[in-house]
Amino acid sequence: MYEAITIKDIARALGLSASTISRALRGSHEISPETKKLVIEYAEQYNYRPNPIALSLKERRNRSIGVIVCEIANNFFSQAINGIESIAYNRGYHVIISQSHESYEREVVNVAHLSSRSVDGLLVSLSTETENVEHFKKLHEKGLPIVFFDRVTDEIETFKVVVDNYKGAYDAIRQLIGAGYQRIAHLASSAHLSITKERLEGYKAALRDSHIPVNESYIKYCNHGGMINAEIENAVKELMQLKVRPDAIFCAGDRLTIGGLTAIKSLGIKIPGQVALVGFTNSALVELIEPSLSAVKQPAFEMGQTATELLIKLIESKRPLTVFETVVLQTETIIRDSTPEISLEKGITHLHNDHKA
Amino acid sequence: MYEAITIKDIARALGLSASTISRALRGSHEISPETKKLVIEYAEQYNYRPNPIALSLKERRNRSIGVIVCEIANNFFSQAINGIESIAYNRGYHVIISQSHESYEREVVNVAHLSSRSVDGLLVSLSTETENVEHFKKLHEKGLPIVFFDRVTDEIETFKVVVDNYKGAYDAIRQLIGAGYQRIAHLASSAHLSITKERLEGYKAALRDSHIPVNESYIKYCNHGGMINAEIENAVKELMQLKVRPDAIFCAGDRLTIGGLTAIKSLGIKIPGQVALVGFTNSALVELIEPSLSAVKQPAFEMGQTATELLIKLIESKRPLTVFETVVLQTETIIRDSTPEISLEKGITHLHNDHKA
DNA sequence: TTTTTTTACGCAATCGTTGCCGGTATCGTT
DNA sequence: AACGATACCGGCAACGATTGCGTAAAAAAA
Repeated sequence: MYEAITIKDIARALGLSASTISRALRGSHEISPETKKLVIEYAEQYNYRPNPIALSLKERRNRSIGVIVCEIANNFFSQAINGIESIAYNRGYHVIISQSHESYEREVVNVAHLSSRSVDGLLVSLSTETENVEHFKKLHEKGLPIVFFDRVTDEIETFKVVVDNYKGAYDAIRQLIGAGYQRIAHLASSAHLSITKERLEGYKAALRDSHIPVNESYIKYCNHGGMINAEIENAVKELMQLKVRPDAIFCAGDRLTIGGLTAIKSLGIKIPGQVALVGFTNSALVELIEPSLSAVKQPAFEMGQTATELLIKLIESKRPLTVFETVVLQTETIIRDSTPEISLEKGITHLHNDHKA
Repeated sequence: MYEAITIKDIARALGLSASTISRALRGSHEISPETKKLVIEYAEQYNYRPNPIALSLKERRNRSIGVIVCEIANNFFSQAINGIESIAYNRGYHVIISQSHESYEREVVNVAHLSSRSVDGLLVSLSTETENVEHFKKLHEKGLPIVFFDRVTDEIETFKVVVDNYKGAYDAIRQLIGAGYQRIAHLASSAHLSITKERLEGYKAALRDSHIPVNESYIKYCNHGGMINAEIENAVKELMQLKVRPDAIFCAGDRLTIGGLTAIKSLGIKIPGQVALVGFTNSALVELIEPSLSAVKQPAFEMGQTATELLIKLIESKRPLTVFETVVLQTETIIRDSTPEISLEKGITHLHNDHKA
């Protein structure tokens, strides 16, 4: 810290010049074996470490990558971050994490902060609020490598890592339908988010393919992605007050699933007795919940890894890349007790809010 | 990024010297109002931002603080980190998070990494494995400000932020006893950890004060803090195979609580029918679990905030401080369905493993 | 022995910023 | 008129490391 030894200290001590020390340490052939030995031994003895800040200044790079996610207190993202770290540390990169808390403003501030600290690249999952991606576009145009994961944007051409949200949703809904559910509601995040659109499409397609009409009043958007509890509560309440109550709810994200569950419980509605629930979530806890929750699980760790590999590839490529792939990983649907099979005859017609009749 | 404008660029464009620009931007009285205006306007127009790396090099500080925790995928720590960020960002500090994953080795590596990147200070919660704190001691002696929180060490004299673990445990156990439980087991983290010791003391004291003898076979340590599932499973299994089964289990941490719960469920043991459960955890999900889990909750956010305030105080103090306080916050015990009152007559003697009798 | 090549190292610039010293006007004072 | 004070600004050096270029001495080739 205080007295971290520098190249100059070594030079002074050994009666050599700083450049000789530098070259000796990097193994240049221009330095005699004896001098090299001398320098290297001295450096080891005094535990010399090149000052990363000086290197950053000189080389205009940092060996650090910035990560922007909405929340780390979210199983999907904390797992993804573990994946990011696992690759980054092996490749000698530091990971700087910042949270947008689903706020567009904080996302903008964090991006500015990170880029001013000269991170070598950015790993981004957009906030729910973000509709305008100019702040990323600018940096990207200036040459800052960016890889998007999970919540991506069409407006920037770069590597992206996503899951097959369409299929994940489609499969989950088809499962529900196969188990006998007919009136399936959808609790979604904000409408402009890539994952929202794709999951919605999967949802609709699954209904269509089963010849079940899409009921728009069954689709509820949460523009804050569930960061505000009242938002989810209201959505669930509205669904449950519909004249024809849904018999199942499909939640489009980690926070929405947990929030939806909480809301339903606090309304005194029984799962799965009165409504079935399935959601996108990576929480290990959902299988401990009673009833254990059916879930669409994303390969979060792998997403983090893949995104990081791509980002480092971008960072370390000599010439700017022009062809960008979008890696699509597969989800896994785990059926548990919250979505039991129901017989068609019995149905659950008694759940209708027919107080008007 | 690429073409971030520098003081030199402004100097060239305006026909002034770099030092003049620097002074003008910092509002020195040595610069004429006209020149100042000119420079400031130009700087604003081209969105000049001082290069933090150059500043770090010059000032030997970073305005960044390093955080070392075991896991961010842990409700306690992710909430603490939110608290850390909330203070740090307001004070203009960056937060660099790194995870030890409860491994001593990774902790050492991360510390080295962070200190070589010249963070201005460190916020540390020790890993379960850590018995030797030399790596922190060295840095601390060299003058690097360090504040410990949650899992602290006696060997280093500095600010610390903890909760009253003794009281948290004591209260929880007293609650259990008051509800009729008599054979209370304790699932603890590794024995050398500060929180383990304190919670264990609270546990023992509560038993003593109720004239219940401490049964050492009811106390199980998990040296990996629950990072290895088998560890918890074995501990729970051993407890449940005791001749006189415990009628309640007190789990000493977030991961242990969740892990303990999982293990108990997978053994087919009913909560609270066959065993009651209470644990230290900050997960919001535990109230959704069936039965909703009684829990000792820590003020994680406040701990993060307090620790950060103290650290920044350390960093920004002119002369080295010599008097260090240890801030002790209070826990909150929330009784839910996993620890119902039982009548003493009924007892739960039928839970004894009396297959030997 | 002279010339060329190779070896092994130092010098100085660079990255962006700031502190220190110094210099030149301009003005006021005696 | 001469001097000091003040206002305003430029140049140099430094933070730590790297690198192109230059060059002395040693080795090889002529």
